[in-house]
Amino acid sequence: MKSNKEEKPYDVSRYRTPDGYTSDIAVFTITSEKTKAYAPPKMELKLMLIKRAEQDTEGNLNIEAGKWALPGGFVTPEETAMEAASRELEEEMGIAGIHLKHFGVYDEPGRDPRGWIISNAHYAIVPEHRLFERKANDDAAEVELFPVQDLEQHLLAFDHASIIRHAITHITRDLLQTTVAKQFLPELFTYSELQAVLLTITDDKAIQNEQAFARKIKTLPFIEAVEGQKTQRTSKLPTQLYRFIDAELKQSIYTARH
Amino acid sequence: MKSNKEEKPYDVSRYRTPDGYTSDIAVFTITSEKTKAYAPPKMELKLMLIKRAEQDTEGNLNIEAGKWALPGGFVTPEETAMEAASRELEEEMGIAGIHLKHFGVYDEPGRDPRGWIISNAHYAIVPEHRLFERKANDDAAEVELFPVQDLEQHLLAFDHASIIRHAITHITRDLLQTTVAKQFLPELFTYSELQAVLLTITDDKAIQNEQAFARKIKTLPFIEAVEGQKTQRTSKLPTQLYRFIDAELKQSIYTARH
DNA sequence: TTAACAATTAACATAATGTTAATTAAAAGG
DNA sequence: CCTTTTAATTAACATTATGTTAATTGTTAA
Repeated sequence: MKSNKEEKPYDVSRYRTPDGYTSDIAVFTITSEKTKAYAPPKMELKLMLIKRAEQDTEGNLNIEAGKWALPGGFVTPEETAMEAASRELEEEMGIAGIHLKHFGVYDEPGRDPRGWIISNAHYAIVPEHRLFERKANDDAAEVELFPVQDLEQHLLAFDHASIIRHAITHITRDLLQTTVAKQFLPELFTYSELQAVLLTITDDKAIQNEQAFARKIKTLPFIEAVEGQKTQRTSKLPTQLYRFIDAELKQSIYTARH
Repeated sequence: MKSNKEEKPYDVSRYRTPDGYTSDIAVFTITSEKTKAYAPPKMELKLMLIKRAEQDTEGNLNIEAGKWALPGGFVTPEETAMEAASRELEEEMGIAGIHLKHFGVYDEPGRDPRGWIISNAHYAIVPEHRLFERKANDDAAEVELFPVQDLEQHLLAFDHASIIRHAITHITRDLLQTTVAKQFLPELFTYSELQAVLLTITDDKAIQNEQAFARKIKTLPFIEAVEGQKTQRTSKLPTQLYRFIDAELKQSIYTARH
C-alpha cells in the first residue's frame, strides 16, 4: 500500500493507488534479404527482444532474470505512457522519431510480482537500417530479433507472451487495414516491395498474384505513381515507383468483397 | 520490461506512483423511432452522460460540478480497469452483462486537477430497452441521452470532450469494420434494420441503396439467412430474418473496392 | 547475339455492382 | 370485395473489377 499522501484540496487518498505505471514496447522490423541482383527481396517480420540480466548493476538478483522480455520501463508523472515509450526507445536503443502505436493495457491483478503495476503496451516500427545504428549504442544487454512465427517456444518474462501475441494481432490487422505499411518502406517503393511487406503477414491470394496486385496498386486512392521515377533495384526493367498519399479510408465489411 | 539499471528486486518505492487509476465509460445506445406501422424504424446513435452533482454525499463541493461527464470511477487493486467499468455500469445504472470495449488511455499530465490520475476509456453498447430498466434504479443523478452530432456545444468535465470524440471515432470504425453492429440488434433482424443501424454513422452510397444492400447481405460470410424465419415488423410483406455468425474477417484495403 | 527475367500490357471469361423497373404479399380504406 | 399502398424481393442489363493465361518490354550477363 502506498504511504502518506499530503493534504490536497481534492483528496483521493481514500483510494488505494497503483504501485507503478510502466510502458512496454514491441519493436518490429522487417528484415530484407536480397536473394540475387535485380530481383525483389524476401522479407520477414521480426520482433526485437531483450534478455533480462541475472543481476542488476548493484549486484542484486534481477526479477524474471534470464527470460526474454519487451523493452520498457517506468513512466514518470511529467510524461504520458506514449512519451515514456518513445524516451525509452531513444535511451536504450538510440533510435528516435519512429512510429509508435498504443495497443493495450495490462493491469490484471498479480501480473507483476512486485505489486500493482499497470503496463501500457505499444508497438514500434523500426526500419532495418535504423537498427544497425543501435549496434553502436549497444551496451552489454543481450538483444535478438525473432521471426514472429517462432516466438511461442521461448521463455518470456511476466505476461509478455500474451502481450506479444496481441502485438502481432494488432500489427497484422493494421498492416492490412491502414497504410502503416509505409513505415516499413522507403518514401518511394515498387509494387513488389509493398507486396513483399504484406506477404510477411498474409497469404491472401489477391496479394500473392503479381499481375493482379500490379494492376490494383494503380487504382488505390491512398497510393500514387510518381511520374518519371523508376528504379532498377528489383528488376532489370526500370520499374515504376509509388508513394503513399493521405486519403480517407472509409471502407466497410458490408461493402467489401469476400 | 527491460531490466532497469537502477532497479532492486521487489522494490519499486523509489518511483513516483500515480495518485489514482480510473475507468470511464462512453455508453452508447441507438434509439429507434417507429414512424408508422409496417415500416423500418428511424434510428439515431446517442451517448449517455451524467451531470455532476454540486456537492458530494458528505456536503463537500464537488469537482467539475454542474458539468456533463462520462460515468466512471476508481479501479481497485483486485480488478482490471475493464472489470471496474463493468462493475460501475452495474452499480450506477443497474445494467449488467453488456458489451464493453477499451479504446484509450488518458494520462496527459495535468488532465485531472486532483493529481496524477490515469483513466482508461471504454465504450459500452446498451440496447435501448435495457436503458429503461435503469430508470427503476435511478437515484437523484441527472442522466441524459445526447445525439452524437450535437455533443460539441455542451460543457464537459475534465478532458471528457476529447475522450468522447475518440469514442465516436472508435465506435464508428468498429461498426463498419467489425460485426459489433449485432450489439445494437436483436438476435434475428431484417436487412433494413441492419441498414438503419449502419446509416446512423455512415452515408456510404452502397449501404444507402436498398436493392444493393438487400442483395449484398445474402453473400456476406458473417451473416446467414435463418430459413423459415420471417417477420412483419418492418413490412406487410413477411421479411427474411438474418443472424450474425462467427466468421473470420481478413479483408484488406489493398484488395477492397474503393 | 542470345538467354534470362521482373515488370508491364493484353485479352478474355467470369463475377460483382449500380441502376431501373417489375412483381409480390399483406394491410387498410372504401 | 376491390383497390390502393408499401416494403421486400426479383429481374434485367450495362458497367466495372477480378482471375487467369499469355505475350511483350527493356535490361543484364553469359
